[in-house]
Amino acid sequence: MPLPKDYAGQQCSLARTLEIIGERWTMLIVRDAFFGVRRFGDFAEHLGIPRAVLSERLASLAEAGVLSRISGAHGHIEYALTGKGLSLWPALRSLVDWGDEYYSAAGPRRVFRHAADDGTVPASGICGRCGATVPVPELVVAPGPGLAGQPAGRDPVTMAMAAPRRLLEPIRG
Amino acid sequence: MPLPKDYAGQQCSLARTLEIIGERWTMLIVRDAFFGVRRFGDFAEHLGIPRAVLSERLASLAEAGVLSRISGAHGHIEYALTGKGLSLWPALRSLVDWGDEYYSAAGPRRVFRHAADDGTVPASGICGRCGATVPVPELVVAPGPGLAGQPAGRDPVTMAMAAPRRLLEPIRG
DNA sequence: GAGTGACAGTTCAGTCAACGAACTAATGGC
DNA sequence: GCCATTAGTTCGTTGACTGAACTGTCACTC
Repeated sequence: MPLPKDYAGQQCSLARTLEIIGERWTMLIVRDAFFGVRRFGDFAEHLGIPRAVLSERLASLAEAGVLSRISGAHGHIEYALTGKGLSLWPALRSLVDWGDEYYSAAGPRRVFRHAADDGTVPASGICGRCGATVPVPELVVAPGPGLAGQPAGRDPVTMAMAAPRRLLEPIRG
Repeated sequence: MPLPKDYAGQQCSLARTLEIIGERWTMLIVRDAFFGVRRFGDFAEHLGIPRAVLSERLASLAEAGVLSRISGAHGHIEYALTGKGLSLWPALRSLVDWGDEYYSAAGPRRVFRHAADDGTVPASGICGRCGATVPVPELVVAPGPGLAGQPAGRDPVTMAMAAPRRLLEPIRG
């Protein structure tokens, strides 16, 4: 039961959650997975994370059932979110919103819309136009006003994220 | 701008958020602050965190404006959540719910109710009885079905949390 | 106004994880 | 067979966490 970096003796479910996704880099890996990143090299290049650490984190997430290893199109291994991983979305979205509110004076760095009607979707997940609760695959992430002037990378993930795209849709066709 | 443990070059607000509250122990400290913990010794004893780390984390959180240092009743220093800290509640609540869902087979370890009418309050913050959006100080946290059989500590914080109590209400009168 | 106790940190040596660069293994295409 | 791409592993260095002991400060008491 105790994971490598545990919080021993805590009664709260927050401690259990953090044992799974609370280590350095792990939440950013999960976020990238929502954005459609699926391959080892793309995670590594986009995040700038040491490859040894990435390897260890992906193995942990797969063992925890947050990601699943699948065989990709060209014989490459790919990592995709499981249902358990998908249900992390509300927490991730709330954390992003907090950062946008307090550390992005020009507005959100990314905005989320309902693919069906282009209505904006706040953290509650309820489309501002049609009022429906939007499931994750129906969300479109697009650059927001706070993104201008940010130092942009040239890696495939950053390039792909410069245009609106559905969550979970693989970065590489 | 770059914090001691930064995520350099990230465009996403999640990375900024994690620079503030993403280090080991930090979120548990914030959670305890929501539960009414205000004093150095109570944090240290309840969390089992090395005192040097706690000292560093409290200083970081205060500098970031998540906690404020105030002079307590008996000349002791106390740490209380600021408005910026309070707005972390939706994210914290979502993380707790995820842990309850996947790592607490007997049900939630803690439940949250509306102080005014005792209605249950889910992560959305909307009271199940009256339909109002419940502000954090109006929330009551009580032991849930998943807490039974957990190894319980004898420290003042654990003892206080064994009965229903309002969030933010100081553990010590 | 010296003594006592509670409290908030600091210091320090040992341990463990992160970092960055270089290297290895496996696969597919030509 | 040969080369390019990709997914990791290895390894020496650096830095952070850990646990225990120590220091300083304040309020209260006699």
